[in-house]
This record gives sequence, C-alpha cells and structure tokens, in this order.
Amino acid sequence: MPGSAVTSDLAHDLRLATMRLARRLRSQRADHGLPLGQLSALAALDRHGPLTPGALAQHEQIRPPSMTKVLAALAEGGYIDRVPDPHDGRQQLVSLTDKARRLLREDRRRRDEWLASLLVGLSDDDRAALAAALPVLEVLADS
Amino acid sequence: MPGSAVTSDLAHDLRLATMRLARRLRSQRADHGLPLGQLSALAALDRHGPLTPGALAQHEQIRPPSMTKVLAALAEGGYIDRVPDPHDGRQQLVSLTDKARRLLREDRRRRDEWLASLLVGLSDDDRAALAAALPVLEVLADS
DNA sequence: TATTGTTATACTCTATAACTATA
DNA sequence: TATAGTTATAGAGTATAACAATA
Repeated sequence: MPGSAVTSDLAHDLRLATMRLARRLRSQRADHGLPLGQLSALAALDRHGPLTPGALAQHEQIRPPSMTKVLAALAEGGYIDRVPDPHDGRQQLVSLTDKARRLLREDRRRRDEWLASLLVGLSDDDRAALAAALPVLEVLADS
Repeated sequence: MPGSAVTSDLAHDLRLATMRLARRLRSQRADHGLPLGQLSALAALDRHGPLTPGALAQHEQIRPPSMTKVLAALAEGGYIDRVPDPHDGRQQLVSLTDKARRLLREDRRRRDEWLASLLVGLSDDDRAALAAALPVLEVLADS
C-alpha cells in the first residue's frame, strides 16, 4: 500500500505545523492580566452556557479543589455569578457576567486580527486551500 | 472589498480549529513521566544543537534560575551532558544524551501515530485538502 | 451511603534578589 | 565592572486527603 508512508509524513508535518501555529496564536493573547486557567474557564462557560463547578472542572481537566480556587478568583474579579440550584442544594450554577463577556469578545478580536492580517497577505489560492482544509481540521480537532 | 468579511471569518475559524487540534495533540503525549518544561528544553536542544544554559532559557522564555532547575532535573535523569566552554570558564554547553534522543524519537512516534490513525479514516479528498493547506499553515506558523 | 463542593496542606514550576566565579 | 550561572526564597497553580452539607 503506497499511501501509508505519505499518510504518516502528512501526520508528522501537520502535527508540527499545528503546534507551531498554536504557539504563535497563544503568544498573541491580549494582556488583560487574567491568568490562562481563568480565561479558559470563562471561555468554557461562554461555549457551553452556565455550568456547575464540577462540570467545569471536568471540562477543563483539573480537579474540583483547583476549580474552587479559579472560581474564587473569577468571582473576586467580578467575572462570574453563582446561583444555587433550586432542585439540588449541593450544586451551583456558574455563569458569565457582562464584564466577562466583554473581555472575551476583546480577547478574540485581538487574536483574530493578528491572524487575519497574515491571511490578507496570502494569495487567493492559499486562502482557498486553507478554507478547503478547515472543515477537515475541525473534524480532527473534535475526534 | 467583499472578501474582507470572509477573511476575518476564516481567521476566526482557523484559529479555533488550530487551538483545539493542538490541545488534542498535546494530550496525546507519551507518558514518559517527563514534565513538559523538561521535554521542551530537550526538543530545543534537538532542534538547535548544543546550547548554553542562558541561550536555552532565552529560547524557552524562562529565566536563567528556572532553567538551572530544569537542567538539574535533566542531568539527574541522564538526559543531558554539560561540558565547560574552553574559551570562557563562565559558560557551559548543554547537549543531549543518547537516552534523550531515544525518548524524543519515541515521543514523536506516539503522537504521529495518533494523528495518522485519524488521517487514514479520512477520504482521499480530505487528505488532499490537508496536504494542500499544509505549506500555507507552515508559512503562517513561521510568520 | 453517595455526591457536590470547600478547606487544609503539599508539590511543581516559575519568578526576583543575592551570591560566586570568570572576563 | 560586567557577565554566566547558581543558590535562596517566594508566588502561582495544581494535586490529594479530609471535611461539611445535601440527596
């Protein structure tokens, strides 16, 4: 099967390019002074809507006690609201404040801007190649 | 200019897909027990050849005292050799041992394998789209 | 008893400041 | 004096274990 060597080369090169590009994108994050773990928790709430602390911890792949600290810092900064679950007194629901939504919007805008400024410098063919590969990348990312 | 809205959408979607895929790739790292900072220092030595502790710290974007600790752990594990610079007694050159090279090779192999296993499940068209976009991604990553 | 979340405590990785050796 | 690297100490951010409240 002659395609297998090509597939493994593609995997290798795609992995390296993805990691390098992700590193560049990460370095472009806005300097809003918010630690990465806190920002990531806010982004999860933005994507999924209000969540319990436990669900957030599971999603962010950290332990509940660690999430307790992250949430304490976010509450202190006025980025989240917590309301007790009326059906289960043990649980809470954590949601974003308007302040948090504004911060997320600004953060995304800054990072999109940097990448967009690179994209306008590409040829139409290169942009088309990216657009064609995008749905495939999304499938891989969600696997 | 009708293309500008499309370009900014592409930037946004490409950024999200890249970050998500990078996260999945990172989570696939081999469980060799080596902390990420140590592994990253080894990878830098592998890419650039022997370096001084100061140059390594600069490359990894950490402070020299932090690199001192990383290097102490790597030396303890038998992953690096240190030779004094004959021309300047203040400096050293840090290089990889064979053990480190084997570890890096194994680590890459495991991550490539995971991605390759996803790629073989794609259609030929999807793989072709990725292959066509790859050089463009590499340009972006190096910008 | 089991589950949700918090508190207490410790470990890892990073930092700044002070120190040693060499240029 | 200036530079390369280390040692001392401290600050984030994470973890495990033990605890309180609720189901």
